[in-house]
Amino acid sequence: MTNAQGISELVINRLPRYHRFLGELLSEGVQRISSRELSERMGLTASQIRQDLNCFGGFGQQGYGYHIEQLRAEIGKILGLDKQNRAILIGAGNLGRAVASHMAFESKGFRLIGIFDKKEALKGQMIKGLPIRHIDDLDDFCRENLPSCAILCIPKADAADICNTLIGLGVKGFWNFSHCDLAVNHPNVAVENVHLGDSLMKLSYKITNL
Amino acid sequence: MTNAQGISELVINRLPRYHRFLGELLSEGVQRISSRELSERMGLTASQIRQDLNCFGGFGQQGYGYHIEQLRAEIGKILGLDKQNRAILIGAGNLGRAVASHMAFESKGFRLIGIFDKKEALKGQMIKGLPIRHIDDLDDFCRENLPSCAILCIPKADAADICNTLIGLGVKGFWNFSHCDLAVNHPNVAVENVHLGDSLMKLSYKITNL
DNA sequence: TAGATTGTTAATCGATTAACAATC
DNA sequence: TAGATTGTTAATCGATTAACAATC
Repeated sequence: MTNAQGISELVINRLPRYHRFLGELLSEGVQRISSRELSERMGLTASQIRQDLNCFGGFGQQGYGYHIEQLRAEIGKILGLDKQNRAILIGAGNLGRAVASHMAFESKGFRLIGIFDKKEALKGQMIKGLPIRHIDDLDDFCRENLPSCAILCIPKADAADICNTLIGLGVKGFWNFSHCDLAVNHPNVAVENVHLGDSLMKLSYKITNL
Repeated sequence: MTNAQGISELVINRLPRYHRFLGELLSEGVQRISSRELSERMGLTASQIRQDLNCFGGFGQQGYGYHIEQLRAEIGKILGLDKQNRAILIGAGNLGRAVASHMAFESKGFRLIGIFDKKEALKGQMIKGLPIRHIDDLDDFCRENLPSCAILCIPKADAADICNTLIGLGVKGFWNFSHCDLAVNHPNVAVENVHLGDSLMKLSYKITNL
């Protein structure tokens, strides 16, 4: 219920996973679940689940457990999935296309409203009902449409510049697929770095140490 | 030096980031760095860096700091980046293409040796010098070429089945882009789940709570 | 040698787990 | 009511930070 600050980042990291598992249970037709059952399914302890959830409020009922649909809705609210943050995509290469085409933005708090690329040749091509615009139109477009979020699928070399431009235009959140750590210093800007390369290196470590 | 087990996962998670920052320093022409300087650059404490590195060995030198090229090589060895794990890609949609085209596998311990899709129409099309094969050829291909790793860019509904098939064919590592948690139970298999959806939800939380 | 900075031990802090009274 | 399971407090465990002797 409360969106209290001071919540550990480790707890936040687990919320999307709770949300996902509860969605799966729901689509299996399950209506209620105890922290113990959920913990077995997710590979956690029941204690941890109860502690995590009680950071935000008492969503369960003694003797019964948790009402799945209701709990999922609460977690969704905490994550802000009921928002419709206007998002623009910068970079319409394979990765940008993949993200634009397959990511379910609407169920995750976002709405994709514009796509930009620096390649003249791509201009006008449609992706998910949106035309690719030239990067030179970015400024005008932002002043008119006030996106609050940008998805960066561009080379590392271009990322910092574009990021600063966009901050100047009022963008508050960045989903960054460039191979760099973005805006670590800016105070009122949220950044989520994806770093697929780091992920692959972690897999390499895991395989090496099986 | 030692590849000792019992290393905390939190330490492992930081290793790729160290590797990346050291690479950047190197390309800036810097040769040595102290834990304090590196900590300022990365937004960590110097203590943590020294503790992390000393899980694996004493890579520094008192009064001098760390030799960047040497330290980066050591971290690379710990991560297994000097390996050439044979990897196959399952699913040649936009995401699969993006990964195949733009990921620097060779510098991260992998070599892409095959690409598969269930769409007949894609058969024979080339990506990064490799022909897309039909999924029916997966079995034969694996018996001949013994890939140790598979990259799954397929719908969640297909992931568990393909994963089990591949485990039967000797695949030991999975880089999973499907929207599900894979093989949480299998003992001798390494899984790295990417979960872009979870990442986007985290961004939603961060924006909501700015 | 003196200065710098590591490797490492000790202290602190935070996160997870266990336990149990509250309560549906 | 009795049984089940939460919310919450206390105990444990692990990770981070601080401090400093070792040493280049």
